Amino acid sequence: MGRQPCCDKVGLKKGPWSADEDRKLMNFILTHGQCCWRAVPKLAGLLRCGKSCRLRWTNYLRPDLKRGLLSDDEEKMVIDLHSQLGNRWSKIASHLPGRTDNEIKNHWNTHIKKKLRKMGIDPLTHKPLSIVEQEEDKPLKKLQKPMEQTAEEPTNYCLTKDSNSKNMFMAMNLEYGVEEVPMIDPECLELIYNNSSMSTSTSTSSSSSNESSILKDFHFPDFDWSDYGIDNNNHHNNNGVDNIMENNVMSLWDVDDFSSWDLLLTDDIPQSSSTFGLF
DNA sequence: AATGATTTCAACCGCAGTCTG
DNA sequence: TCAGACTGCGGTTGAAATCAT
Repeated sequence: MGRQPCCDKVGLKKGPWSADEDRKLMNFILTHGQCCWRAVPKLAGLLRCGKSCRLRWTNYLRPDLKRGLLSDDEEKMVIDLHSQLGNRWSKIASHLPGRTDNEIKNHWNTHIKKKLRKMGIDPLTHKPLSIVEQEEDKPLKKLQKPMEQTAEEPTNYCLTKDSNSKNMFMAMNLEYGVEEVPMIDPECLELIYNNSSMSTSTSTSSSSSNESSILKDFHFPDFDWSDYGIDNNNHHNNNGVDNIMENNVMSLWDVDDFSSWDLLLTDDIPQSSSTFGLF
């Protein structure tokens, strides 16, 4: 049995959000906190599906978001993390406070990919393009082989690179093709970082030197879901609260909690959303 | 100025993972 | 164990903005 759609889509609005919709969603979440997204549009008076509300909030309305292009340091970090994690954008975004997975994904596809290619680096594998081209030939020949494969031949190959490259490998499975993007090659990273068009810094740390999220010192207000008519035994909500506390993710707010946030609601908020009734 | 091509990025879609009864 | 409900993730789309001619 297939899954039901996240919501009844009949009569629901799609496409870009209006300032009025933003205001309604913002007001609702700032007043009630994040609860079950499915219920949000109804309670907030929006003709949107819960998924759409969550996306809008997560990617554009959250007050802790940074706006604008990624800095050189952020870009370096994205490249570094991508070389280790591949296209796991949410994981990458978790290392960049104030940035969303969608934003990083878009930036990767529109800017970083091009930069890397210009520098002769394959954005998928983080290897020099010349090596990638050579390797692309090899597995292709191998891939044609299973038809005539003998019993002695293994079906799985682990292609290690030539002796000049130390840490890279590409795991190949003849049945399924490339399974894993290679691990980071420090030499490649050095090449990237030392390229004048990228930056002058050579920091390659992917560790969370940037752990100083703007949320780090935030203290969550005491919150009782029962005040909002929601049973604290409800598993989804309860888990939500647990996650909030465990992950230090701000989610349950009182409007007053924002009074000291300088960055709150600047004119940078996109799509004509620069003014909100609340403020 | 007009038009077509290209780029950007906000938003959508479908699937996977997780939790509960 | 399984189905249903829900959230989160990554890939993709398409409208708007920008660029080139």
